[in-house]
Amino acid sequence: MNRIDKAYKILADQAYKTTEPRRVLIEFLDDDKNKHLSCDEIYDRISKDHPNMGIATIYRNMQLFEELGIVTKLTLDDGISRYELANLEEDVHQHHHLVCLNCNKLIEVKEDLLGALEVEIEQEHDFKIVDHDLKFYGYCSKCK
Amino acid sequence: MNRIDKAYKILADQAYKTTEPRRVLIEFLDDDKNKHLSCDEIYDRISKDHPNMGIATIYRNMQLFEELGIVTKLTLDDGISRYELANLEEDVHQHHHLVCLNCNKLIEVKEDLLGALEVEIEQEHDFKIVDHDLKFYGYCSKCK
DNA sequence: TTCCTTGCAAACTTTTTGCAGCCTT
DNA sequence: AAGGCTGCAAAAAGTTTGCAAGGAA
Repeated sequence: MNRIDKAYKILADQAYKTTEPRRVLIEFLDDDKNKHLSCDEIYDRISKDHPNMGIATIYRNMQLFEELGIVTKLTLDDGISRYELANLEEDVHQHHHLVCLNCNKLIEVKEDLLGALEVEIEQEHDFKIVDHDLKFYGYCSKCK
Repeated sequence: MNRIDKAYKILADQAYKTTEPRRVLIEFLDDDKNKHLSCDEIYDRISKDHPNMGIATIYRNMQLFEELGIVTKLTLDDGISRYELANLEEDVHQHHHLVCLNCNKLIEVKEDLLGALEVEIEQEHDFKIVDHDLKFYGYCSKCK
């Protein structure tokens, strides 16, 4: 089952309706070139084909999709929320980001590098970790 | 030299003026109980003693202080910027945060745990890392 | 048929900006 | 004295909400 169908299934399983705007959003986000976009950017790009979709629909659904695990929210230090379609694989496969301080390019680091560290921190601070967020800031190959 | 004087020196060295609002802000932030606050929260708390300080002054100076390395900006996924006075030590001593998903408590992890990892990532992705940002989300000892 | 979801517009929140006057250097 | 800095108010940017109409289950 591909990511799109998995997303539809998550909606259906929890009694959310699979509406036209939701389908459009999920299919849009499934495209690799539509990653890490803000609601505003998604709105701009989708408007070309779907001029009647409202921006509130995008905000509402991104929030819903995040709660359902369909998308992952990314918050850089400009405070704007960006989204990407989650993997939706069984082996939930974390990844991290490199942010170029010059051209703002976002690069993905596929591995999840923090497993061992988390165990250590959990014990030391008596804290149950459920998620983490790791970003590296610097300069990409073109800009450095 | 304490953190406050170091901050004043950074301002003076770069020809920024040491004004009354800047002094008030830096002394305020030096207090350990005024950590991780948003500009709005800083404004509320400072207003009691300094009712004529404008909130724009706080926004402008937090931005300046961050550029100068006097404060560190913290962006959680609510998109609001929070600040803390930087250590201003010679051995620039990174730290990370644990964020409680229930009570929103922020706990600091003093060690910088990523040195080795950074070298690895720099090579693999041809990327010059200058900073990183690591947060763990979960439940603190009271909430878990 | 039910009531969830949408589009629109208005409201809200956080942050930024313009400007005249003040204060540090 | 010069120009950076402040307070105020207005504007901008991002996000949320209310509501009537529309559409999925």
